[in-house]
Amino acid sequence: MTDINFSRGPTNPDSQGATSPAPRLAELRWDIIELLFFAYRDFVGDADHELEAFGFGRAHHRVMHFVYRYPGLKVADLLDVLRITKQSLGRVLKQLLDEGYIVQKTGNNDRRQRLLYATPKGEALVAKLAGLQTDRITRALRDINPEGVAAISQFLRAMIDRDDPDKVLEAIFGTGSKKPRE
Amino acid sequence: MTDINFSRGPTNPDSQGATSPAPRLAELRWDIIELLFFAYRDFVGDADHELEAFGFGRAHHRVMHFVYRYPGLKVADLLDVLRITKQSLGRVLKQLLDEGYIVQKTGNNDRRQRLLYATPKGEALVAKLAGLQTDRITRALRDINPEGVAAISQFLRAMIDRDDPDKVLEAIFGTGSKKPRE
DNA sequence: AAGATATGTCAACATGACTGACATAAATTT
DNA sequence: AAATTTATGTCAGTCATGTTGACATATCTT
Repeated sequence: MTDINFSRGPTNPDSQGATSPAPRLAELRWDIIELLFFAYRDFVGDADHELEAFGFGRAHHRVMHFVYRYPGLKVADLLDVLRITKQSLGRVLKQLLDEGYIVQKTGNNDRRQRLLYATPKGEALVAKLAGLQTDRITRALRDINPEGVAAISQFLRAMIDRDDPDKVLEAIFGTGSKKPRE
Repeated sequence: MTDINFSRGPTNPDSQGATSPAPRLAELRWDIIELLFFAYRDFVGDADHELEAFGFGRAHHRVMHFVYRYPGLKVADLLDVLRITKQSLGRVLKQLLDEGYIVQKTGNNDRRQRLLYATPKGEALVAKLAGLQTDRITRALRDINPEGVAAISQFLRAMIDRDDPDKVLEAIFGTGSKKPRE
């Protein structure tokens, strides 16, 4: 049936790269690279299935998530966090507004701003999706002690770029280095 | 300037959900959910930038990666791993074949099969991308002790679905439970 | 009053998914 | 040997989500 050569690792990689730059094949972290790929694939897969029932995609989930988690988020903030263009955001945001998952409120100080808030309907969706993902996370953390959990958190944080952090990342990392007091 | 309400967490979420199912908002792992989002975004971002120089996208990277790592992978295996349709795979695979990053060899036992192998050119690309990602991983693991690293590995493994594992996952997890001896 | 900023929108396009239908060669079953 | 199944490839059309560029409007700042 599956009579394929499935010995792990490339067949003698160093001997084949006749013209390749031979870049430190030994110390590459293939293990973590692949684990991250599969873990993230299944992690987002949980939400993907549920989203189909709503006629939404991942893009809608991301918007709903951050609007729910950071109430009063401005459109510009959302663009920073998601790193997409306003045209892309506009499409999904319009749908979420039209279908009553999100509401806009004009900014108090700056009336140009549209502050975004999740409606109860939106909250329910976000909570449902986060519940599925939390189930997976809780399962995965079950047999890991507090020190291990701390290491996981530290690792994930250290994987994130800290240059030019957006408002959400500032909140997550508690960047108190902007406007120290004043 | 940014005079937005940025207090963490939704404003009293339980009081707003008049009609929502109020699903255990307390114990949701928002922290890990968001860390995974940002960590994965920046993790794949490393490769994305480099891929632009080659005129390739993420799809090409995934194919190259697994073909390099598991030499002699069949097309069908690749479809299982990537969980895409053969039409989608066909497009990127054709490009990679045409441009000399991958070669096909007819299966020895089953001449219908096309076994896939990375060329030196393909190996160089994969190694370059894996190098970038390894740099980030190594940096993130720098201050974590061996027990912590073990916990991270255990966590990522436990995040992955084990029902119906593909050939790559079997290799990663060393599933010796199929055809125990016989 | 002039300029900058925050947001929205129209139009065109690219990538990478998808479905459905169909073709070919080779293996397997009857 | 013939029929069926399997592994792969391909054509054609669609969808979701990203992109660029141009432009409009309201509002804040200078």
